[in-house]
Amino acid sequence: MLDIIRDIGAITRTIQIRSNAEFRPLELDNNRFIYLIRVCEQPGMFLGALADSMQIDRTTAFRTVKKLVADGWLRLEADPADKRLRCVFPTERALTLYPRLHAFEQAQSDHLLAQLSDSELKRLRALMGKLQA
Amino acid sequence: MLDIIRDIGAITRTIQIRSNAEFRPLELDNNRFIYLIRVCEQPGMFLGALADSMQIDRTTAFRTVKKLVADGWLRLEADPADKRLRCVFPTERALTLYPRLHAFEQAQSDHLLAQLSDSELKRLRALMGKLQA
DNA sequence: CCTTTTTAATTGCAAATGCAATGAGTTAAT
DNA sequence: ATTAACTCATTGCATTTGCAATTAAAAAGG
Repeated sequence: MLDIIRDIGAITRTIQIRSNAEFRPLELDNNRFIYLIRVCEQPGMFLGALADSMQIDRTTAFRTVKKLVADGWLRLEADPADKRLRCVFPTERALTLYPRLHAFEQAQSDHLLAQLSDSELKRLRALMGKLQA
Repeated sequence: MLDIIRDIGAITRTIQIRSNAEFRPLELDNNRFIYLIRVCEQPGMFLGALADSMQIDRTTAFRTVKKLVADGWLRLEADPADKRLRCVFPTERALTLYPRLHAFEQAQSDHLLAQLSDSELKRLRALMGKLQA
């Protein structure tokens, strides 16, 4: 009965390994590519919210963002309303790379779902939506 | 269209965080509890196979098993047929703890799937089986 | 207001992580 | 039977990770 939860974990880890290998040449391994994708899609989140949205530890996210800023992928901006917050934005460089990141993620998704028909896909999507982590 | 692959990743990370917090008092965080579950269920695998079955880096698995042996949870045994292999077995201590590990995993699974009816569960299981990582 | 409680960001530190490299045993091929 | 190719375990090393603690800002309560 535990097959589902185990399958889910196995898929995640396999894709993670593949993605990190893919983006290592760009120094975007260690899940750093995930940060770029999120920030390009939703620019302006503050650090903690960004971390939470990825289910990643806030201190880990803090240091990773710091490195991505140093490497010219991200940019931080103070929030005018709340002095505690530091909002994260993509640089031009990140926006230029984004299509490639997105394409890779799409390819992983396509591969994962390759055996499903359109109706099966629809059904899976609906069922996944009912899960509660 | 990427919802499925992202949902899967989010679920995995959330459960991982919860599980590590749960087993930290036993020093079975950092995914060490996963090793115990696998070895109890399938004793005698050699180190590399165990690592591969969990989609975990072999060197990481090597060091983790080493620590679990030092802490009295696992036991290593040489393979009589192939001198390279070191097979992993649970100790009494691990076997005693196993029911609790299993119960926690089951509870996570139950919670995840709580909103699904029996037929939906059946369908999800079938669809997950068609996925190819 | 002033105090208490919450929420961010940040840092310290010890431990875990994972790629690359090494060495030893096994299999395949000539 | 010897060489070549492979697989496993292990170690080196630099980096990453994450819990715990600190500081600063904002919100809540009285």
